[in-house]
Amino acid sequence: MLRVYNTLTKQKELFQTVEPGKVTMYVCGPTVYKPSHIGHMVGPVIFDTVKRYLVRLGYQVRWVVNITDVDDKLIRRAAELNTTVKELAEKMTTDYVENLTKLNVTGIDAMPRATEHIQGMIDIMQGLIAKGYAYAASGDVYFDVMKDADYGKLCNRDPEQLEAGARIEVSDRKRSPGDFALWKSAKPGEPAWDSPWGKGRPGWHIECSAMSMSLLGKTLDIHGGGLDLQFPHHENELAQSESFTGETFSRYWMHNGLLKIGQSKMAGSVGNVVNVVDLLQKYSPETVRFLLLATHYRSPIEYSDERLAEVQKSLEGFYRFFERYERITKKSFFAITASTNVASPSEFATLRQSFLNHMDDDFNTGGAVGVLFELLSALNRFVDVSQLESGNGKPVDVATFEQGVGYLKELTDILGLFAKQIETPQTDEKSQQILSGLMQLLIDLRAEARKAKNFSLGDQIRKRLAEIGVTLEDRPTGTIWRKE
RNA sequence: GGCCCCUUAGCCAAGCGGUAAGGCAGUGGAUUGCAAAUCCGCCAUCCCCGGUUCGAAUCCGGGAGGGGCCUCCA
Repeated sequence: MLRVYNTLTKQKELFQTVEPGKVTMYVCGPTVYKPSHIGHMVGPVIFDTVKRYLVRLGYQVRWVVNITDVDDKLIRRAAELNTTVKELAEKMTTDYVENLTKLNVTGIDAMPRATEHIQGMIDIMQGLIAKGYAYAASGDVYFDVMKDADYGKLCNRDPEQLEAGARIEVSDRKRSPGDFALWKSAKPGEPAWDSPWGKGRPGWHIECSAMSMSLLGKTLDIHGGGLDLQFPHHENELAQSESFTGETFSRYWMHNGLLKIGQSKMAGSVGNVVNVVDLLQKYSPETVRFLLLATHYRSPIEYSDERLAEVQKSLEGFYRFFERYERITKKSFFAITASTNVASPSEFATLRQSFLNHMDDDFNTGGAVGVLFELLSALNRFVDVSQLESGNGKPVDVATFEQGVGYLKELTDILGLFAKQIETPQTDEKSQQILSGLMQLLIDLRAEARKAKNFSLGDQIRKRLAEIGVTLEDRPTGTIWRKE
């Protein structure tokens, strides 16, 4: 049974959806004014994995991630770059989507833009005003936190005390400091839309209410986002949505931990961001995704170059195993279909179950990843013990082995890892032929030297190759070579 | 000042009352002509102090240190 930690209740709850068998999930996306940094990828990778697991459990999942394409930062940045808000937003959205694709985030069903839902926002605001939860003032519209009896329930905020900590310019149009803008009257030169209160643009929180209701209905099963969005964004979204519909806005609130670089979080405001595009120059998408999933999603993730290098190193064992699998079965790991049914009890099946148990416990990918390494060891051990690589393996053992590898495929699929062969820099075919020909030539010459007990020559060949980044491995079936 | 959260080996990290997963690094061994790869073994009593309990890394209280939010932020 799947249990999910709910920020609203601060405990793990049994997962039960509004509609049996179906899950609606809304995750707050970025404001597209700058190229995305790795921090922006944490949520998408995690919730992509959440979706994969839910699908694996048999749910039909519909997942929406919004794009905020109008806001102060966007307006400012567009002015700096001497471009339009629209153009800037489109460009940065493209960047965002490309990065998601590279990280194998494939589960998003819709990415609505705030500016496409202005009418929906106006409808909600009118409803809120009619019910007395919001008021218009000089072209602005504000939500009245004092009118909302349970305002602050998500983050334990007391609207009475918001005043104390209110460091913001408390607009005199507001009735109380905690009130937040649903609609902002237009200033000259800013993007603006017509509304019953005059020309203006939406406040930050209202867009998510409008988009989620329009695409997923009044009550979401899961609402997700970064920990930093809990307050005020999610608190306000919740307040305005429930005040408007009178119904529960989201059954489960899930918040992911922030990426930590050194002692503080990575954020545009701190100025310590690493762009995804730059990062992927140095490390594979697989490495990045693995890093993000190796820690429990509610904890901060330790980010550093050393950490990335460490993760990359730990992944090499998997890639070597995939090659080993190919040597034994003549099949590519990436092409096999996952075993999902447990035919007979085995060590592999036990580990598989352990992995699934971790996922059932609030999507504990950290624990699950640990099991992956155990499964890897178990499979390698099995190959050794059953002598599968020497070609003397019994058919029964080969079958058991293939099932175990099928599990590995199944589980890595859930995490969205090892979906395809790692990409290597393209070289033309002719060069490729020459390279493999030369390598074979060297391996053959070395084999002859070793046969003649001329080990010093053999070792010299190996040493010189190592110096240029080529490793030789002498295996029962012959010598193979590998870059790096 | 208010509201959350964290503190597990050199580093990263799981653990949610029954006696410390996993990875990286290190180290001993099997294998190898020697290596590489693989396998096996070793490597922590869980920030401190009290308490609850037959039993606590896990629960409660206090202390120390760190982080997040209260302003834009994934």
